[in-house]
Parts: sequence; C-alpha cells; structure tokens
Amino acid sequence: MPEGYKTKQRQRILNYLMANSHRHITVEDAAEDLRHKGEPVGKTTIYRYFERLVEDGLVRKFTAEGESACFQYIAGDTCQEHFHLKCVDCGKLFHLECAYLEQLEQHIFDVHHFTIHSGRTVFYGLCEDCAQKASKENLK
Amino acid sequence: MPEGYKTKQRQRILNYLMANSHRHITVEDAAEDLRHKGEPVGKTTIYRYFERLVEDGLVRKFTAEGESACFQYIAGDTCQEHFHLKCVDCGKLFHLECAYLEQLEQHIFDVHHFTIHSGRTVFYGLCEDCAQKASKENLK
DNA sequence: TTGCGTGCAAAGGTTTTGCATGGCA
DNA sequence: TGCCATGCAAAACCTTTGCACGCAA
Repeated sequence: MPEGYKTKQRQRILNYLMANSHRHITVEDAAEDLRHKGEPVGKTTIYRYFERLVEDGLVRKFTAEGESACFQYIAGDTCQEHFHLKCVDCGKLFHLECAYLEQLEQHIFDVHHFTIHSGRTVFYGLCEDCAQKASKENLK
Repeated sequence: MPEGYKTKQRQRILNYLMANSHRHITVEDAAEDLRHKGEPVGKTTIYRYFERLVEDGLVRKFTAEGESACFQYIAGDTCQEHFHLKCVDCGKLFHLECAYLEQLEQHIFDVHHFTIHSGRTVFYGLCEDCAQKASKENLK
C-alpha cells in the first residue's frame, strides 16, 4: 500500500483508479472525470501520485506509440501481465491476459539469461471485426 | 525502395541509417552525427523522411517508455520482428530476434482472432551481468 | 517550369519543475 | 510546529505545422 499522507486528493485518485481498474486511464481522463464528479485534483498532483503508485507496484504504466501515458490499477492478484493489441483500423485497444506470456518469460530467461520484471507489449494489426470488414471490401 | 526525389539530404539520411542498421537511432542522433560528419540535415527533414521510410517499410519505428522515438533500418530480409529487453540496472537495450515471436503471433490469431501486422515489445528486467552483480551484492 | 523537398520559426501537446501555500500528523 | 503535499505558472521536451525558398526532374 502507498505510504505517506492520506490527503483527500490521494484518496480521490486511488478510488477512481480502483473503480476503473478494468480500463486504461490517462492523466487527462482522471483530471476530467474527477472534476466532473465534483472532486477536482490538479494534474500535477495526478502525475506525481501516479508515478508514486507505479513505484509502489499498485499501478501499471503503459504508453502506446504517439499517445499519452496510460495507467491501470493492478487489482489484487487477479491481474497479470498482459499484451496490448491495438487495431490500426478502428483504433480500439484490447488487452488480453495470456498464459503464453509466462512461457515466453521462461523461454527468455532460459535461452537469453534475462530476468524479466515487467513487460510492455503492443501489437498493431487488425481486430476480428475490422479484418472481416476489410475482406468484404476486397470482394466488392 | 523509397519513391520520390533523391536529394542529398535523403541520401545522407539513408546512408547513415544503413551504416547503423544494428543500432536504434533517434532523430537527435541522426541530426547530430550527420552534422559532425559535415553532412547537416535539418531535424524537420529527418522527422519527415523517417516517417516516410517507415511507411515504405524500410525502417522500423520503436519508442521505449518515456524516451524519444527510435528508428532502425531493416536490412534486407535478414532482420525480423524482435523483442526489446531493457535492463533496469545498467540501462542497456538488447534486441533479440526470436522464433518464439512467430509462434506467439500465430497463437494470438488462432485464439483471439487478431491479425498482427507489427509489434513493439519491451521487457524490463535485469540482464545477465547485472543479475550476477545483484546476487553478489546480496551475499555481502 | 513545376512541384515536391527543405528547414527555420512557431505552434502543439505532454510531462516536469519551481515555488508559495496549505494541511496532515 | 514541521514536513510533506498541492497546484499554479512556467519551463522543458519532443514532434508537428506553416510558409517561403530551393532544387530535382
């Protein structure tokens, strides 16, 4: 758990992250949503506290190419490392937990002697829907 | 091969990229190294031409967390998609080509119906040397 | 000659820093 | 009271854009 003072700003941020642990949150998102909820917190504070939470291991940081940084609360032990799949057509970001990742880490350790602590992967491509749309287009 | 005009700036950039195809190059690197070589090219031009080369498939773009974008010339057909391993201790960036990646793509297609075009992966952890150093430290 | 390429300067956007103020312990 | 947290404003960065000029075809 995070150390230090328990200010209302930090409580607001943490509540918000926990309530949205299934989503990727940007600093902008958090600032806006909290303001709309009538619980405003300055962006500087959000930046600073997010970094702190990442250090403490409660939050995972992730940045997709050319986009602003995303953060996600790590809900207990149910959330594992996961892959990100970004559809280049509709722009949707999928994240999927996948046992394959563990095998991969083991493989990299065995063969390349590198000890992985955390990972960040993004694959760009077509999601199922867009792939289907694309193949229909080609039939025309 | 890249279309369009063959200006001296573009030749300089391409030469430089090919000569450094084993490295990750930032726009800053290229601008500085070319200037030192007595072949200055404006950063704007480098940004624009790099993007172009990425579109043409001659160069791969890659951005590590919190760092500026890196580019790398794709040397013929010998260079495949690869993983990045970043050591959190010494800061070195390793890239390794690995057949496992292809298996993984196949798996993701089979199970999750996502068609991967390109990937970008970074794993953070300890390289062999630093892991050894760390375990020695712990013995003290 | 025509149109694309170039690069300066400036804008844009995100993230960090300085600093005075505020609030928890 | 002491110390850390907060948040405004400004700085720092990286990247993109506007625009006048230059050069390749």
